[in-house]
Amino acid sequence: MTAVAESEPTEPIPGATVARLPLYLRGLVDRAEAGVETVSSVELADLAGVNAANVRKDLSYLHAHGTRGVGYDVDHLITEISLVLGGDEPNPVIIVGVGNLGRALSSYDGFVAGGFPVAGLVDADPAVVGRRIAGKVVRSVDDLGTLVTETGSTVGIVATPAHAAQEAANRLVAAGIRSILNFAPAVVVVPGQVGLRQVDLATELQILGYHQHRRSDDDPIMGRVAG
Amino acid sequence: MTAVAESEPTEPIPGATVARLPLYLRGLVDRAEAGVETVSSVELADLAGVNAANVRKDLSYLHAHGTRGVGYDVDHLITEISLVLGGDEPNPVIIVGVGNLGRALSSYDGFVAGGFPVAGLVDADPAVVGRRIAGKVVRSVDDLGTLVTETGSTVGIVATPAHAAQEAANRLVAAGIRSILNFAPAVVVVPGQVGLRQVDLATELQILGYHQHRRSDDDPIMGRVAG
DNA sequence: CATGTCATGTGAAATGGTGCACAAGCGTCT
DNA sequence: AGACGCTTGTGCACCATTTCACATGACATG
Repeated sequence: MTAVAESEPTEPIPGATVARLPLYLRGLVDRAEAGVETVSSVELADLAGVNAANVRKDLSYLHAHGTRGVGYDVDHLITEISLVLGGDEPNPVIIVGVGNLGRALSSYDGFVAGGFPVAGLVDADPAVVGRRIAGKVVRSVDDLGTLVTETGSTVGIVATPAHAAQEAANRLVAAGIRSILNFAPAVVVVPGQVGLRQVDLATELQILGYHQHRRSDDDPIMGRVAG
Repeated sequence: MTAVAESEPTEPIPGATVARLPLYLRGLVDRAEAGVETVSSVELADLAGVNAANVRKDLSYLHAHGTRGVGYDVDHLITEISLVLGGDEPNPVIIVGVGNLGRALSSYDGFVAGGFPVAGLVDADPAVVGRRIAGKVVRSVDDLGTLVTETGSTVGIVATPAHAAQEAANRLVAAGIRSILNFAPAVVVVPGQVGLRQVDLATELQILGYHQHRRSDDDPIMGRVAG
């Protein structure tokens, strides 16, 4: 022992691996519901659409050991992955901006299933504040601080127009939020200790567009209906 | 000349670069609207939140040359990037599944702005077929083939529940769609010549959850309010 | 208990991506 | 014209990630 021993330094897991863990988790839960007890890395790989060796290496980072000749224990693996992702208890989220997207996200089942129940909605527009959406009353952005404290929320979702995204993020940070998921088509910056992920829906289509366009170039035959 | 010369073999652009192009495009459009004529790689890097050398290398793949000592021509660059992403004309998209998410996507402005206007909506539920959403009448999934032909759509968005995602994808492929953006929390498989991207909203939160959870472990002090 | 089959765990190579550092080129100003 | 400052374009080294290949170990069967 040379320096201080923090509570389990837990060597970091590669980002690429972390991004795949939710996929494994989803596949595992499926299998668990089907009553299966064990999965092999090959099955899991199929379920997640990745390489089997990749799965094994990923799981090795979790110290989630399997049994040679048998595979991985489904229930145990579910517990293990769940623990790594977001801890063992739910992380309530606050959604900022209840436009079309915000409303859809408010009632998105996958969030609560994934351990991220929607704990509150806020909007800057006084016209929608007070309205009830997905069983929750929309509060003013000015109430963010109290709302975060009341609900113990740690995650914020930005679903505002692009021009309001940075302001929304700022307010979330000021309210004590620890991680932000930004759906607005704008780059937002946050302090280093706050987690941030950007999801741009239009961007995804454009990326698809590149590959599609490219295929057309290479196969002029495919340009119209079919050969 | 050894082999056949396809119409511009266009050497492939690295995937990581393609994923950044939409970010550049967004920043460039902003600047264009602000009346700026040229941007430097450093500005663009700021706008997109990446490294400046990275920007230059990315743009070099497009053969979108800038002028040393000056920067890149904004309008020209916009044209160039737009061309690489999805060609020069709009790619109409069909949305399958008009639940909460499907409805939100139907009126998502970013799509049309990005060159992907929503050309049609379909759903499997007879109860919603015929209803008008975002100015469009919802058609039956059985009409997918005709709808795709009528509208000339090349891209499909799957916004169904997880259990219906693969079926939706199959039908889109059968209808002649060339690329699919899947929002359902399920892995779908498509023939090789069809483009596919998965966007899982809950997954994004879980990834954030890992990092947040991890920070808590390292900083027990931050566990509660603040040090 | 010996043997065969199966699946994990991992070293090491290959691939892909990032960022530094600098030469080369453009425009401007004197 | 010449010199200077700014910015591009890119070779190269570094880092992360993927994938292969195989030794290791577990279970089942006779």
